[in-house]
Amino acid sequence: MNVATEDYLKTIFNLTQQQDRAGTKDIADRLGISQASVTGYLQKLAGSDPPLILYKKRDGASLTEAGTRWALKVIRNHRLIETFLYRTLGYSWDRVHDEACRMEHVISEEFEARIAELLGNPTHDPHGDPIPDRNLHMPDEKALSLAELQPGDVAMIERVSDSDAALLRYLEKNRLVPGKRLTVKERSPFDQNMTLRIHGVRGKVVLGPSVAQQVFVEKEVRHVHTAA
Amino acid sequence: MNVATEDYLKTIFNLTQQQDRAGTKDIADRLGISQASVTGYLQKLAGSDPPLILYKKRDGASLTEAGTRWALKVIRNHRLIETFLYRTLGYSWDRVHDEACRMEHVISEEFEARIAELLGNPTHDPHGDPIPDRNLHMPDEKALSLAELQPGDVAMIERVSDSDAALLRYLEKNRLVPGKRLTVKERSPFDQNMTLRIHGVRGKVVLGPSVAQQVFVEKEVRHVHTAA
DNA sequence: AAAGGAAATTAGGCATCCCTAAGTAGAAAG
DNA sequence: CTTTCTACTTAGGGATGCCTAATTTCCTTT
Repeated sequence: MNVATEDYLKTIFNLTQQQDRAGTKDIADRLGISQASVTGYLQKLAGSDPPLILYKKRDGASLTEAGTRWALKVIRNHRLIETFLYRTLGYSWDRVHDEACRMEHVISEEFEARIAELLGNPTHDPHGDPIPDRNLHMPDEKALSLAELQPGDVAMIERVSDSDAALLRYLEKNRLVPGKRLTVKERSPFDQNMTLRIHGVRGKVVLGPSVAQQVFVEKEVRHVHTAA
Repeated sequence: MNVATEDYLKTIFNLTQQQDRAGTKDIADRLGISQASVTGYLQKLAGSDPPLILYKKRDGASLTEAGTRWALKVIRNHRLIETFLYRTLGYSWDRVHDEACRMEHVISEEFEARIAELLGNPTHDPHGDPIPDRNLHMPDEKALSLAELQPGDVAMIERVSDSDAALLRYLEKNRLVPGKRLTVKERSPFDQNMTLRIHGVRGKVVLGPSVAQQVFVEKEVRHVHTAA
């Protein structure tokens, strides 16, 4: 019921998916506020009853049970809303994020339940992010970035980073959307540019590392003969 | 983009539908806050650029052009959302108001436009309140309360007050919903209780004045011979 | 070991929007 | 005309959530 708290919890959850603890600076950067503000708020979250985060001075924050549950609730809301906007209201996939960021804090459990049912309890949002289920269970997502693949690798796009609208438009134009299979053709040792073939699409795509890092894939097991 | 401001504007709009100006106390009562807080906020709204209200000390507030436009935008959002929750998501009519009160402040113009289209540009919400159109035009609603009818009068229910969920459940159970026609059979001179026949429904309904005041009707023209 | 730099914290402050308590203005009633 | 009541306003204050500036901690580098 509190926008600021929910934004902090969501951010800490996301950060601790990859690192152990979420640092003050990282949180400040993601929320677009000052480090000092974050320090103050972390102290508050750690001191609430029940505590929502574990916080040790100069050692960042991590979520408690209660904090995790709350974060997952917000993330479920967010991703259900995104799916709903995309599928039911016909939003383009680059416009769902901002709307969901505002709506996620105000919808009731009834709203959540009704859109989940309307959508047939979807498991992934339009960017491929997994949606926690009713009991807030969410499958582990191994985050293998496209940027980590080598020439010859074949992979399927699983999800893409959802918060940069311009990036999403670019990815869509190049057919880099969840579900597509691709083969890595080349990788420049200088600028790390990758040349890809997307299966079922003519032509090739060259991606800089900053883009490739935002696309996450599942690598396919290589067969004896490397793909041509 | 500001919940407090939008709530004030909405409240002043509603109050000035019936009276000339909205008094501090009336606003405070509707918003559930103190009169002192209202005074302070009215001064702020009157001093903003452009001014959203006209405010003279001890003489209440009324909306300016800009204030009216903003209020109508929020009211359009509210009523579209109510209609959407009711029709598309299957909400019961007593649960749509609270959800709409929160969502109305956060949805974008795109959301508004898309649900309006999905619903076929509805002109009335589930309680019968008119929805301002895209250009924020709203038909005048003459507010003839059921409580003002006399025995023998025939009328059609146009709309009902939407903010009291328990009242809405009661009305629905008694089939007192927009579109129904009814005849006033009796009116007790002591307690002002009204006895009604609702057309197409067997039996009679007795309503106290506090309920009858919340139901608004369009009276049908009486014919030569007064109804029995 | 000392210096430099990045990250984090504390101190002090501001805007927003609410509160209670106390005082004022104006209308209705005696 | 004066009292009284109600609506309204002013004064002063509190919680929230952000800010900048200054300081501290700790890690790396030399």
